[in-house]
Formats: sequence, C-alpha cells, structure tokens
Amino acid sequence: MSFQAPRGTRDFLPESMAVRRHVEGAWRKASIDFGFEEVDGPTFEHVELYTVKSGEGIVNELFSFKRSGGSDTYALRPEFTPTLARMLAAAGGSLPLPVKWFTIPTLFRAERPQRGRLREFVQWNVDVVGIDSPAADVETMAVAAAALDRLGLRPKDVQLRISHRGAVAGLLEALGVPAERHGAAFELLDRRDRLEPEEYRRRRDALLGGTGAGAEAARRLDELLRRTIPVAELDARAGALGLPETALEPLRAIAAELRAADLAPWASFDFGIVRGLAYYTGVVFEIHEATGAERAVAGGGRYDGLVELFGGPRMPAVGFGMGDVVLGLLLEERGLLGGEGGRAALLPRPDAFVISAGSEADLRLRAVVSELRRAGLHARHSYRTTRNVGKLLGEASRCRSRCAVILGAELGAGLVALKDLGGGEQRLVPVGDVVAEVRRLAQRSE
RNA sequence: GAGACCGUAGCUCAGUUGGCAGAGCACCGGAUUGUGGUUCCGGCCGUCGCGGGUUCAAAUCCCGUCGGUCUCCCCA
Repeated sequence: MSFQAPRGTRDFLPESMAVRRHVEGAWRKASIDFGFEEVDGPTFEHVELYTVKSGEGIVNELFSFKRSGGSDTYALRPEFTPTLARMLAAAGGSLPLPVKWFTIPTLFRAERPQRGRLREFVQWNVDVVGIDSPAADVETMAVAAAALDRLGLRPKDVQLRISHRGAVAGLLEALGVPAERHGAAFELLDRRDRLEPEEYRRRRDALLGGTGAGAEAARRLDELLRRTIPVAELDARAGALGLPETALEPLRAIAAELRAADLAPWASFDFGIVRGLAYYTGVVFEIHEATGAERAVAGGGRYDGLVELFGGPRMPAVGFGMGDVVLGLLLEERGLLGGEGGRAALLPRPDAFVISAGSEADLRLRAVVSELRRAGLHARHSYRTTRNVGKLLGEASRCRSRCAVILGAELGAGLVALKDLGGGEQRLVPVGDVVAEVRRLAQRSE
C-alpha cells in the first residue's frame, strides 16, 4: 500500500516551509506596518455562501461535502471575501470604521492544476472597509507593493496595472457603446489577448457597429488597449488618446494618490484589466510580472455592494488577494529565495552548536544545551556517536550555527572553548559565562 | 470537462534494435581517538509510479490507472 498526496497539493518539508514563512512574514509585516489587523474565519462554510455571489456554476470549482447523515452542504473556502462580507454583515454597524483587516488563509479550488495554480494554496487578503476614496484604493495597492519590495521585488520586476470600472464605462460611452453592451465590452477587453486577431476584430466591430463613427472608434479603442499608460503620462497622453473627462477624472484622482504614496514607478493604467467586474464597482487592479510572463501575482478592486449582498449594511470596500504560488515562482526565478545559500538560508540559524569532545564532557552536554535554551537561545547538539571534533564542527557549520561550544578537557578548570563559526576565532571562556558569550556572538553576527 | 508530454536510488538523470538496472550528487564510516565546507579510500541506496497484456525474456512494446508538468476552459 502506498499513498500519494492529492492532486494539486503540496508537502512542505523544512526548506519549503521556510520559504512559505518568509513570504508570509513579509505579508504580515507590511500589513501591520500599514495599520491592518489580522483576522481569520472558518476553513469551510455553507456552500450557499459561495453560490450567492458567484452563482451555481461555482459549485463545480468547489470541494464540497455533506456530513455523513447530515443535510447541509459545506464547501472548503475557495476565497476569503464571502467570509469577510459575512463577518462584516454579522457585525452590522457595531465596528468602528474604517475596518482595516488582513488575513492569510489557505484556500481550496477544485481546478486542474497548472503553472501558477494549485488546488490548495495560501492567499494574503487585505481590505479597507468603510471608506470610499482613492486614498483607500491606493493604500491597498501600497501595502501590496510594500510586501513585494520587502521580498526584494522592484518596479522592474513587478507592475501594478490599474483600471477603473467607471472610467472604462465613460470611455465606452464616448466611443458610442450603449450601457447595455458594456458587459460584452468588458468581456472583450478581458479576452483580447487570448482571441485570434481576426476574432478580436470581428467582436470589436460588432460591439462598435451602428455607432456611425465605427472605424474611428475602432482605431481609438485599439490604441487604448495596445499599451499601458504610465502614471506620470496620464495627463500628457489623455488628449491624444481621446479620453473623455468622465474617464479621466477617477484616473487623475488615483494618479495623484499614487504619486503621493511614491508608487508612480510601480504602476500604470491598463484598460485590459477587467477581473470579475460583476461585483467590482470602481477601481480594479492586478499585479503582474513586469513583462507579463506569469499569471497575475495579485488582483483586487473596489466592491461597494458586496457586504450588502450578504445581508449587512451598505459598506464601501476595497481589497485584494495575493497568492503564494505565482509569487513563489517569481521569487525563485529572480533568485530571491535565500540568495547564494539557497532555500536553506531561510531556515532558522542555531545560535550555538554544543560539541562534546570526551566522555566526561558528555555528562555536561545536556546541561549546557538546556541552559542555552532556557535563556531563549537556539541551541543544538549532535546525535552522532563520533568523537571526531572535525566531523562535529562540520555538522555545526552545515546547519549554519553561529558558533560552536566545545566541551573538553578544559572543563576540569571550569572552561569551555567558544568558536565563532563565521570568522573562525576560538577562545576559552568560563563555563558559567557561556550563555552571555553566545548571546554576544549571536547578536554580533545578526 | 478536453488535449500533449513525462514518471528509473533521498536528489538530478543515463539506460542503444526488448537481453544481468547504472552514474554524479547527497548520506554514513575511515584516513584524522581535539578543530569546520577541500582531498582520498570504503560503504549504504531500487515494487524502474501502480495494475494488466504481448514475449523465451519488458525499465524498454501495448492497454488501463494514479501522479507530475504544460495548454484549452475557468480564474472568485
């Protein structure tokens, strides 16, 4: 009998677990620095929580189940937003606004795994609830950028691509597309890169057909979709691109906030960013590898109607999700996971590795290790039987211990050898000073 | 849900027209019974993913299945 892990899941051995904690640490640190508080909810919910927002079709993408003998159907959470909306709706008006929450849940989706997509993954969610302003929109983008920056990614590596439902609607109006065709237009914007050029042109012309200025409108639409607009160039290029004031106004407000947050180099406007506009109501954004090579690293936007949909008061809200899978691929590819030491460099480093060099020293080894641990230091020792100090020092340096404490013949005089494994210097210290000396060495090599 | 490629030691992989399952790395021991990443010597390491079929003989060919990778679909 042999067992394999279920399709699309991962085992986290120490090195991959260290990578995961490294990423989660950057997420958590950025969240807290920006004033967000951590929350969580159940790992499974009533399946209806997901069908309310996304329709019955979503059931095929869920891991759902009934308790044996029970009648309720549950589903492992495929996203956190419905849980968040449920929590906010349940709290009603009792929470002081704005609510600034973040969470790092494990999510489950019953999809066929492929590059950048698994069936179980970790996703960082950040939301600002209760404020409808470009400042709140940009604050969520800023916290995302801060986490990526902390992980070593720069604007040359990742780019925020921003669109706005209101702005795109204004643009479509200006092109002569009536409101009832905006849904089809959004789908076309979303799929433009995946359609054959001919198919794109056919659908575009059908969309713009009967507007009189069809050819001119098509040219302007293509021009707008062809390239992204850097934040700094929005005003300069607005005229040439034929952006109407209704589209420009919300983008200008976001651009001003991006500049204020020093995020202009990270961001550009891109009307091809559509996402699930079914419930997004304002700004929408994605974070992509700079050349667009991978699937989106993060995605989010404003969803002012969602809390109301789950039975709460109407609350403006903006937020995003960032998964660990695509981000992990990107960090790996850029050599940002532990640097030259590889992933092992992300593992916790022992402060001291205690070595016994004789049978009388064996009796003291556990006491010294215990004393170091009681003092809050990371102390290890070998489980091997060899007395070969060279081999034991090898073991100490392989686990990247900051120093080695060698217990030997000098114990008779109340002394132990303390070796700095970084520089190699070694000296005798009184056994009673070991904790203080190890702590001093460890702090110096931080 | 549909398709393509892949699965051999802990890891990376080789294995020719079907003919005794291999290498490097890693690991363990020794050289060196008290000083670390080098070197040398030695050792350990297999359900060739799993099941079935063809054959005197299958890691190799065929069928099925599980898993991985990638694409379509979808992407909250």
